[in-house]
Amino acid sequence: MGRPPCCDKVGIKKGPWTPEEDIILVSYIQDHGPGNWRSVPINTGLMRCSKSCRLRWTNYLRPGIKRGNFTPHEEGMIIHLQSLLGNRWAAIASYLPQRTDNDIKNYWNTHLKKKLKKYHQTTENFGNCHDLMTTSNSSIFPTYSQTSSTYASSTENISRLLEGWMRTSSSSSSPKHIAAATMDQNNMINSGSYVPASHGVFESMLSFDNLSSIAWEKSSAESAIFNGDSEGKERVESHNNPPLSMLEKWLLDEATGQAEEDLMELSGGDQCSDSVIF
DNA sequence: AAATTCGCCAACCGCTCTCAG
DNA sequence: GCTGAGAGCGGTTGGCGAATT
Repeated sequence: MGRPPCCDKVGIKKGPWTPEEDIILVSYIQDHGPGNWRSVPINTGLMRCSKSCRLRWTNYLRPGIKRGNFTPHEEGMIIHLQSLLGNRWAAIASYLPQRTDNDIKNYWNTHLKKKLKKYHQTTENFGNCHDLMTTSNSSIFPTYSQTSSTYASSTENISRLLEGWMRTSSSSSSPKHIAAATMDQNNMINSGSYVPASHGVFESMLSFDNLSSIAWEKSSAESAIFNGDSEGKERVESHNNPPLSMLEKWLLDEATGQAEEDLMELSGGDQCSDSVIF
């Protein structure tokens, strides 16, 4: 009641975000934290609607986002979760904290869907999902390399741009410095220098042969809280009081191969579940 | 080398849910 | 309890680069 409309359609800018807009948005969120998206375009002067700001932050600027190559384990996890949860990308993304729902959705639609379809066609006479799952890190699911060179697809570029902005900026107390520092910190994760891709957190997390990966996730989530990430707070809280739901237990069982058996049970013992049949 | 087609992905659209008034 | 705005989610699309002809 009495609230102004969500966003004024007149004068709203659309299309790809520019580095300057990213800097403004990151700086603002560093100061005020995420949330209350309606106030973001008002207070920053960004000619973007609040939804666009939230999307940009959630999918690209948020700390801890990993972009590029999906590991075979990540692929397998997405397949598992999609078969269980359907196209609930946000729910699936909650089990892959470094990936956004949009990223997972795109990857599913562009890669995994086709591969599953192809696989299903070649195995429909004699194969089953069990084979699919157990070979998810073999040649059936090669690691894809994403080589996009566009600005928006590279957080490294964002970091560099911020650094460049820093050099050209004369104000030492500007929030831009805070933003740049944070982006630099994020970049350590995103670029793989902190968590090498070949020994990424997901490999270790999924294999569960090293509990340090859990500690890493907790520390990253705590870092996220420092950066105002409410999702990170949720993750920390879940670690402090871990809810071992059926699904989580199932995921934990994956390394022992129990997951595949459970999946078969959950999907009614049929071949592939409906959500992976096209 | 130029034209055309294909594939990927960032971002928008519209719907639903939640919550404040 | 009703209404309407904000937030979140999933589906879809437009633009761009890569691949092919």
